[in-house]
Amino acid sequence: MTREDNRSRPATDRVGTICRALRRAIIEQALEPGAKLPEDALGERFGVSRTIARHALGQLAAEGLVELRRNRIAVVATPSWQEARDAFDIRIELERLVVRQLAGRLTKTQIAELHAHVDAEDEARNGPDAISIRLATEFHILLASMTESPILIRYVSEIAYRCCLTLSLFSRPHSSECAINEHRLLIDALAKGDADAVMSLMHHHLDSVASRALVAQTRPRGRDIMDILAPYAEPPADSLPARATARDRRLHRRQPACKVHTV
Amino acid sequence: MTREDNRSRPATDRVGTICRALRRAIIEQALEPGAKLPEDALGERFGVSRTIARHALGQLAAEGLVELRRNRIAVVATPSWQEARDAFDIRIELERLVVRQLAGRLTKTQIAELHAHVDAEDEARNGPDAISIRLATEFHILLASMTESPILIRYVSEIAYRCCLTLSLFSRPHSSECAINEHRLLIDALAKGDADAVMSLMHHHLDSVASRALVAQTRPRGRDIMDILAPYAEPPADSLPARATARDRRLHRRQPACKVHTV
DNA sequence: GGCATCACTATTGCATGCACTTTGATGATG
DNA sequence: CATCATCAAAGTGCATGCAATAGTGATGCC
Repeated sequence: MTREDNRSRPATDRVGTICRALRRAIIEQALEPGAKLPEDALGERFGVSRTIARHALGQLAAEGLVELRRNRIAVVATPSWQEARDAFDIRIELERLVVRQLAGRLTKTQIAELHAHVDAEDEARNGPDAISIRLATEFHILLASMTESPILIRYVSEIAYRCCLTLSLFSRPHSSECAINEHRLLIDALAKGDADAVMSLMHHHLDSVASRALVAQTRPRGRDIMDILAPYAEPPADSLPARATARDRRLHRRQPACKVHTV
Repeated sequence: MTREDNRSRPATDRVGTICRALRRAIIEQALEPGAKLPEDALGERFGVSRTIARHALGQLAAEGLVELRRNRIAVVATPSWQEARDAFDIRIELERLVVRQLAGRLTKTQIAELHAHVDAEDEARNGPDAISIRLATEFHILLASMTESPILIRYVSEIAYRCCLTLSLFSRPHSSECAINEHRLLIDALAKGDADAVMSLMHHHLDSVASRALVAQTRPRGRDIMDILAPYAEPPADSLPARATARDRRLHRRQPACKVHTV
């Protein structure tokens, strides 16, 4: 009993409040990648001291949503194209695991809940993009939460947020949200209970979301200047020697050609 | 360049230092699950103020290695049996992804590095358990780091630490480290380049580690007292009502019978 | 003697203050 | 006029101090 109180009633969990608020602002693109997050400002906005704001930023940095640079203002993270690709790859595996655990095990109530959520997505279809994106992301988190596995829930949420963040970087408007029907298909397959089928569905669903967003390889708005200029800079001879090679190999393997030519 | 400095030379990254130290202490079982981590003590030990120690604890809590309870002393996390099982399930998927990306793509140098690591494991074979366990875990992290994918590296490290933590809870001494040969097999298969084969190997490797640790279901040393006594206490009639059912279903599905009978 | 209560101590929660770093603007200089 | 040094403003890094809370042992009551 006494233990439960900690979780159900977050008492005065101000750090968590700020985290949630920022997370949401980020996935709704109210805060674009690169946006500055000064501790003072956050503290003032949420009525807390810098200490708390700072702690919250630390948490979000651990989740990969914000970037913390020493002695500099924290900013909303700007994942590279490669990181985005990696994130989606991981996400696919994790969510396959989710549906594998869930297939054929959902209660009627849960299925109704899922359908209700997709209905909400449908309604938001013509509303602002930000809401659609958030709802789509939350669908996946809702799914994960039904596994009742705290670890899985956390990882899926985290990676979903990160993917969401990359969408705001690379995806062109309206490109990411033709997926509502795929959500319905997922629910149906889950109810039916064929684990392999659902896993495959989820795989393709996420794959196509990633493709729509990433294959196009639109000019990475707001991308970090150092990365953008990397291919142009002459190697200063003392830059990372061996380690870079492996990375470069991967970059070339996966990232066809048109890296920053559009700039 | 300037950016790299942040990562390569941690400047005066005291939070990170404390995190690393604690992580290591935890996986070497110098700090057992449930061990108290008072901010003062940490601060004093590492020559910093509580502020820093506190921040470090926050990070570790985000990683699931320590438990933070409001107004109470932080403790090393004590994952439940179910959480352990979940962690391993996730780990399997993530590490399958690792070897899938790595199969046939490792340089000779990297393969040598891996072999060297396993040699070290071999040497530590008769040493203290703690070292063996740490080395075994670090093998997997080394593998992950060769993907050069920061996100994947982080997730694998995190989950590997968590699994390591559960081993110290559930595994009986010496039960977890007959796996050195499996590491060698993995390396060979990676060098050979058959992705499917390596994935399968990794799957079985982790599965058997998990089984050795979890199937036996040894008396959960140091487990949370409330959980241990739960099956004995008479239901006080007002205990958690509906939510528990879904969870319980899962618990019974996966966790055969002998929950705490050995106590 | 057993049990509830209370006070005390250990420890966290959080804000504030000061030192240091970065940034960017301003003015000096060639 | 372009370039560089200087300096103030803004912001972070971190320690410390005070209030609040949980744990613990002592006290008194039944």
